Amino acid sequence: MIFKALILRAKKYHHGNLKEALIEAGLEILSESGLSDLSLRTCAASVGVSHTAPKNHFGNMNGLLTAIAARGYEQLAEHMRQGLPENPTRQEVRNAAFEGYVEFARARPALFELMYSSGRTNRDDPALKAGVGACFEILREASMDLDWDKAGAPDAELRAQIMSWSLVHGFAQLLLAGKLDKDATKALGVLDVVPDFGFRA
Amino acid sequence: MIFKALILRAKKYHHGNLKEALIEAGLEILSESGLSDLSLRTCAASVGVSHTAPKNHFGNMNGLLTAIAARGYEQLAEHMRQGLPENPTRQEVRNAAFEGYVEFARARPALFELMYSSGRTNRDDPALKAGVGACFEILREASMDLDWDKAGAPDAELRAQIMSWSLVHGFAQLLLAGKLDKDATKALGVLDVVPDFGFRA
DNA sequence: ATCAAATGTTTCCAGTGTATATATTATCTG
DNA sequence: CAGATAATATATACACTGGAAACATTTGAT
Repeated sequence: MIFKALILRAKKYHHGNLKEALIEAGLEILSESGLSDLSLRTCAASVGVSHTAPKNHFGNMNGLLTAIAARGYEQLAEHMRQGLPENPTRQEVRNAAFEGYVEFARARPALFELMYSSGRTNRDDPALKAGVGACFEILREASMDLDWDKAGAPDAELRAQIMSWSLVHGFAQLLLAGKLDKDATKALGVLDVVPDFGFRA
Repeated sequence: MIFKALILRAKKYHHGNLKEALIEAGLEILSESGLSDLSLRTCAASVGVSHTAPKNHFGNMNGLLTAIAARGYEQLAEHMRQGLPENPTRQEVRNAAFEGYVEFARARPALFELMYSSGRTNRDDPALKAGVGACFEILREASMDLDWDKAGAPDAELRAQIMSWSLVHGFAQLLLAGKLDKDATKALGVLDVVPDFGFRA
């Protein structure tokens, strides 16, 4: 059946850009539907390819999810830097990072959940680690001059950084999980809950 | 075949305590294996019942997972109050709550992940809400005299409470997700990252 | 005693990820 | 250019999953 493809549809046997197409299909499924609707088969089908084709590029489902999550971290990093002026002050960097973080979680909850789920992705993947590193670096800058009541301690900077990430991430996830009463928190903006206390610059 | 059961095993047709048994089986599977090994069928099999039996008690998978998560919140609340002296000071309450929270997450990561996952459980379930409420109440007590740099503001107490939960929860989840470098954080205990700054009692 | 409700089983179905064998195309080597 | 080889995609089969439907057994109320 050499001419089958030509006769029926002129569809190429090789996609040409399948790896990238699958990642984008996955991101779209996460945006349009949800994490439970993201499968090898739905991804493959939405690209028009058999459900075993992804194996060549990602090995298995874990590999595909890891690649999608890695892309998610890149987008999160962009989001945390969005709308910054030319030469931003440290506080502007911080506010943009915190607001962007929570905004991203609200705008793309399924992707956010995938990014921080434990078993679904391979935490040792280089691309994933690079994406996480980019976000962590932004938070490092953002919290560099935070003090958090233990000034001068040897680990003060690392401590402020971990606290920043913990605080903003915990807030985002409690929001997504519906643990925060809407009425009780609607009066509090992100920057009310993730404030600049201890700021000493 | 009326006597089939009697002849073969004397196994009763009705379990007698299936609902509770399924929840405990689920908790054990989460402890021994992981979230991906928890299914209707594995739960049912480990209790010695057909895989459609749970439907009578929980409706569907979502219902079973919700019941398991609710039990998880009860256990978390217990854990946060563990080892408290007779008349604990507020700071003792706070330290126990924070340490217990992170300790629980490390000891039972799969259950913790289920409890805070978005789509797997029914967040409107009364039992689940009761469990969440118990934990929230402990955190409320624990953070009552925290100030967090906005003393006197109308929402100061609620704010401190949400910050406490966000901070300790974010820290726990970043730990579980492997986002915190072990070498960098091993010097920092939980109470170094979730400290008592702003304490004014 | 009888009848209805509660509780379990059996069977079937659509959907999932993955392993294996095979088909097609691209690329490298002579 | 020719032919081998690697890369890429398909087809098929399998063991799982949750759920629907029909049926069996037991309990409990009247």
